[in-house]
Amino acid sequence: MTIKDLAAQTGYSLGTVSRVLNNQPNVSNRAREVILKAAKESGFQLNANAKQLKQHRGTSVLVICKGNNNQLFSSLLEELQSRVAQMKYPLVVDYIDENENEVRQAIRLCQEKKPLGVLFLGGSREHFRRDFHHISLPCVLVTNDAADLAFPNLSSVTSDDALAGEMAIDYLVSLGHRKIVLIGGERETSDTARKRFEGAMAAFEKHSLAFDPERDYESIRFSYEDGYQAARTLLCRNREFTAVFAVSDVMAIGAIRALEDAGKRVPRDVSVVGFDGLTIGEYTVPRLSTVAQSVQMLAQKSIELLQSAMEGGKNGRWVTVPVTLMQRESAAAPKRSKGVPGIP
Amino acid sequence: MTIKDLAAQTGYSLGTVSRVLNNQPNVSNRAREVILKAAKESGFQLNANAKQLKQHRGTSVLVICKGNNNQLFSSLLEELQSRVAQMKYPLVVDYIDENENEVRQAIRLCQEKKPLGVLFLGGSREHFRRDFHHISLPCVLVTNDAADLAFPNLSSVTSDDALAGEMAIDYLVSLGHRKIVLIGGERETSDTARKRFEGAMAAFEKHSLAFDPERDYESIRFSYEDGYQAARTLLCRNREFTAVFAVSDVMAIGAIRALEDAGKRVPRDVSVVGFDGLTIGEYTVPRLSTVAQSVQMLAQKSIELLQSAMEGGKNGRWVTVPVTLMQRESAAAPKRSKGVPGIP
DNA sequence: TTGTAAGCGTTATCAG
DNA sequence: CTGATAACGCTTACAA
Repeated sequence: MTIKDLAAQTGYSLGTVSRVLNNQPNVSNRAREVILKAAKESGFQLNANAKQLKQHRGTSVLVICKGNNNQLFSSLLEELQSRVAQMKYPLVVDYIDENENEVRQAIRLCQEKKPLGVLFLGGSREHFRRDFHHISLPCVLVTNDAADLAFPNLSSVTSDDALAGEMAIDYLVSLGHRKIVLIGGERETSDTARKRFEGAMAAFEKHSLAFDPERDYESIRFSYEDGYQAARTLLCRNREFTAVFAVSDVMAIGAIRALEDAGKRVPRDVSVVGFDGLTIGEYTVPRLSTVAQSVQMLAQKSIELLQSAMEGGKNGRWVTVPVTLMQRESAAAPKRSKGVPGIP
Repeated sequence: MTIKDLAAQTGYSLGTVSRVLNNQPNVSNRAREVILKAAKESGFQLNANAKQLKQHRGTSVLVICKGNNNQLFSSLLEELQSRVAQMKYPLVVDYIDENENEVRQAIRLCQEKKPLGVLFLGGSREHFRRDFHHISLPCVLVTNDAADLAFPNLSSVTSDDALAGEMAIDYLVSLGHRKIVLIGGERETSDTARKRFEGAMAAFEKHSLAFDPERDYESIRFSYEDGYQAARTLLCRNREFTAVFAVSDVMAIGAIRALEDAGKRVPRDVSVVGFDGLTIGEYTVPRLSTVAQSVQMLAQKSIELLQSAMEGGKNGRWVTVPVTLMQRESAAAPKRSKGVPGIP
């Protein structure tokens, strides 16, 4: 069933039917009525391909969400949706796999959907470096810094990852921990992971704490299972640590389970601090202490940046939003040590 | 940049360029080489709208996933993807909101993407009843029973929800529990929730246990927070229960948190059994005892049904896959009671 | 207010 | 093997 059939059926012409279906003016009420009724009855829907092929610019903002099984992005998306009213444009969301190229996907969707701008939820700098020059729409990369890429039409908004790493360690140190281990993401591929790591290292140095990446660091992917395994490995290699900082809540939850399985109580025997501030962290036992990203600010800033770029044609800006330490239950002062290890 | 530009640029004609870009035969190696190179250099991508507008049947299977923040569907999708090789067709996944009409969306996408079949991950029977007659492709509805809808091109595969509800209660009873409360979904809108509830009721009857829906049942949406609140409410109304069955793991996790906050230890004071078998349940403290759906079988059966319908033109079939009880840590025998309440 | 006709970027069917 | 040319279903001037 096409618009043509509808025209024949109602006795009106193509043009009139199209106008009605697009809520355009200059149509008699009678025509509108008749055509709308016929459309409803036959369950007619415009062919989006033909429509978009013809239209040279759309009306929506494209959101490319990398990884559909990502709590943080889910929350971010929810937040964006709830703020979409303040922005006048509807959101078209596209999910792609963790290891696909979000920029190439964006290029494809840009000519397909002809959006006014695009919001990237996650993405790899490498992809942007290689392919982004093909796209000229205003874009905002969320949760990854794009400052050094210096594309004029690519802004970014990120949490202050380095500071976050530092805060986590500072917190643990302030509780009295001296021997802290890290569970991190792959620094080679994830800028975010690298920055958090560097922040933590800076804190170690600041507090003159020893840290041996070979022994005290595990690099893993973002999953419960990987967090679990990382903690086990750390436990095998090194039985002295009193605290662990995991660069994501998901990892932290896996780690807590491994610790408990090894007979360590959290936080009595070992403290754990996560990162992200996911909802689940409020319901775990113990509740997860974490450095929380502000989903609200991330969403708000993204929209502001995109909108000002779309309307004012402002150049790329790269902003950082603050994180906040959530002191919940999984971190506490260490038990009185029976002597500092390594120092007789 | 269009195929026309590419043609002009390489000196070949539209037709030849199109043939090259679609890996068709009857093209000289030289033409293929030149055109492919030019395409790569300019980062050219075919316009999907024009392409699909022209093509009268596609090659893929459409998956409509209802709710993107749904662990079960995420796992299911992963499982489907991993089995996609055995099916010869690529999957095109579309996510829609919990409260959108998945059938209307399917209708739209069918004429847009022209898939060979469609897989619904979740869906409401009401929508199917109203709108499904517009679609004539082979379809499979996963996690909701479509038997009574009796559309010849709509199969379904579901877990045995009624049995599952019964198993959960049987298990709790076998551990020695007599006073069990329920946290459920909205029975009016969710068939799944209704069936699990009915299964549980049957078990109560079988074991001659009292159950007062007004007091012992809370109907909520699927979230940690709702599970948390439901458990609190139940606790206020009724301090005697020794076990709770929640119809989803997410609810169960929220409930455990509420119980612990109220000073009840799980499973020492109160046992909790969930439903679904989500990954997170293996990492909670305590690990979650649950009735697990078999994501593997759900995925496998869905694919089988769809494929046989697509190829053999077989009529709709409505299959049920078994669930399995996972005895983990959140359920145990109740403490010795200090006298059965109500019986002096 | 309505009808007509020219594309949008492809694919597919023809002749060459 | 290659090049014209007619659709695909729609929007949008422009004409009536």
